[in-house]
Amino acid sequence: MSLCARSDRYFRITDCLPWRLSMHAITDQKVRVRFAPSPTGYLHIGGARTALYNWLFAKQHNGTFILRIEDTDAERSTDESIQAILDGLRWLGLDWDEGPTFQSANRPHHLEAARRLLESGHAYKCFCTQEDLKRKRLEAEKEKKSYGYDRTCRGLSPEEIASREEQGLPYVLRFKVPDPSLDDGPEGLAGESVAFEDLVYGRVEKRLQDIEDFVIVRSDGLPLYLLSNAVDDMRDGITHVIRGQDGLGNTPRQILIYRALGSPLPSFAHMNLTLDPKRAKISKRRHGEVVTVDFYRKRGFLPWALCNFLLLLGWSTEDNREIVTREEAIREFTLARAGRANSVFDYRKGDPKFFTDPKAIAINAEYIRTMDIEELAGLVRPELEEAGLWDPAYAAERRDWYIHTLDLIRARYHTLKDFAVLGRPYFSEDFEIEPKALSKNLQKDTRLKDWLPELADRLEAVDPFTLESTEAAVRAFAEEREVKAGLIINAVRAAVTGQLAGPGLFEILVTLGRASTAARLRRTALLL
RNA sequence: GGUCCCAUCGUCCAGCGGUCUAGGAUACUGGCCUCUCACGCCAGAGACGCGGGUUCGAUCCCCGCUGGGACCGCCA
Repeated sequence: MSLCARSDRYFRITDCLPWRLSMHAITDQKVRVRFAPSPTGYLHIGGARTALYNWLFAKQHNGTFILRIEDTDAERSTDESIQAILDGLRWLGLDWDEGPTFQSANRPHHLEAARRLLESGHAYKCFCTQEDLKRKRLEAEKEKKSYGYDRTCRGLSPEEIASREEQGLPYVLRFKVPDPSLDDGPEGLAGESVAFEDLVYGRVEKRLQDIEDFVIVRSDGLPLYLLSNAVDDMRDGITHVIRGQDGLGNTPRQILIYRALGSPLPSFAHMNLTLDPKRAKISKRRHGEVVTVDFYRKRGFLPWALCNFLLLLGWSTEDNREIVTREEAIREFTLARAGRANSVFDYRKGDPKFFTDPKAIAINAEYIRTMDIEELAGLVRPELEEAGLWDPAYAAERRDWYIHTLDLIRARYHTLKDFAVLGRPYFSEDFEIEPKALSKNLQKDTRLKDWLPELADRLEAVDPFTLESTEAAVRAFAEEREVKAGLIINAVRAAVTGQLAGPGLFEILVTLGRASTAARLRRTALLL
């Protein structure tokens, strides 16, 4: 219990409850976690969240975060799809300490482990054909009975096995799940059930009779995931397996493997799944780009804003803050506070305003309008460059102007892309007049066609060109024409930015400067 | 069909037996601010799936039901 008395920054009380000590004193060891995606051609947000939780846990405990690519499905594993995962993680800022390692490279170890299981009597050769098994399964399904391997080959005598091997019959290796009723399980696996204490879900127990003798090596000699994954985790000295809840059902079988191999158990923590609005598992095939990390990069998300959003999909701070910095997340993250119920990724298909979960956008927008302006300046630069709006002077003599302009417009922008699209009039003379701005603010009063150039003349004479002086000039102009200042102000905004909405007009004018303001007013008047 | 997991506003979360006329965020509505739109501020609407227990008292504990999800492959 001494460990638990010590709730220092390395180990939270919740991470070292008494049962943990009875399993293995893993809290004594340095934390080692891993993210083990299979390369599917992209990193999706569910995977990113798994990576994030592992990363946070490692960082908090000063541990090691390992990246392992589970590339044993040859068809899906291409260089490109592996690269996509690395790129996604790098962009998110989830740096790994070891790897990437590849599951395929560890195949000799997987087979060695299988050999040991066979020799120690924890596994046996099964000669049943896939056709037979499939037939039996279909039959069971038809009779609405449970289907599991019927253990036909479990009782084969050494002679029978030898004879079949002589005939050259192919076989798979199956794990011999201890059968309490037969009491024929090998030593060390006794008991009616296998139970473990999940760091998120609590005690999870599964009866041995409900676990079938699962295959660990295929007939072509290739090891299967359940075995490979466990063996890799043993080799990598993984102390905490933090993965999606879809791995919860695999855990009892993997624990059986650990025990049969005489290896200490890691702690397990399963995370709730992220579902779509119809409560189905998310996948690129069904949902498209919106579930990929790359989509958010391309749409101008800040990496940490995405992480922040993902973090909250199943976890909360003690005081319920929604904006959590990277440092705070590392400090405050606890598996004990992770939610157990699945959460819904609330994106709406074809919604022009909310191209993804509104909360994700809100969080991104929050960061954009509150983050350090210098940092934002650095992030917006590539966006402007890409759009051909970047002026090298923004990094030199016009730097102050650049910063000030960003600060002026950022409050109404949601993504980095907005600076290059909605922000275009602030960085270029070449911009469109939005139809609505034209009809609502410029064409409503036909006199504006004459007034705009007159106002241009007037403003050109204003010196100095300041917030106060421009406002005085515009308001005086409106008064002389006996119209409300708002009419002129809104018309001018539409004329110089092409937009209906934007910062306070005089801020805009000063930012654009005298010459540009006058030129834009005259140019727009020609369109009326 | 079997096994396992889950269940609070539309969505994401808080709540860990009384402090709940159930709190926050987001989205929505109204107002304030105001030259517009945002921001900000204020207000409103909006949830404990159902039925049994346990208890002086249940959102919170137990059971059942219903609903949702996951797993059950010689995929990972």
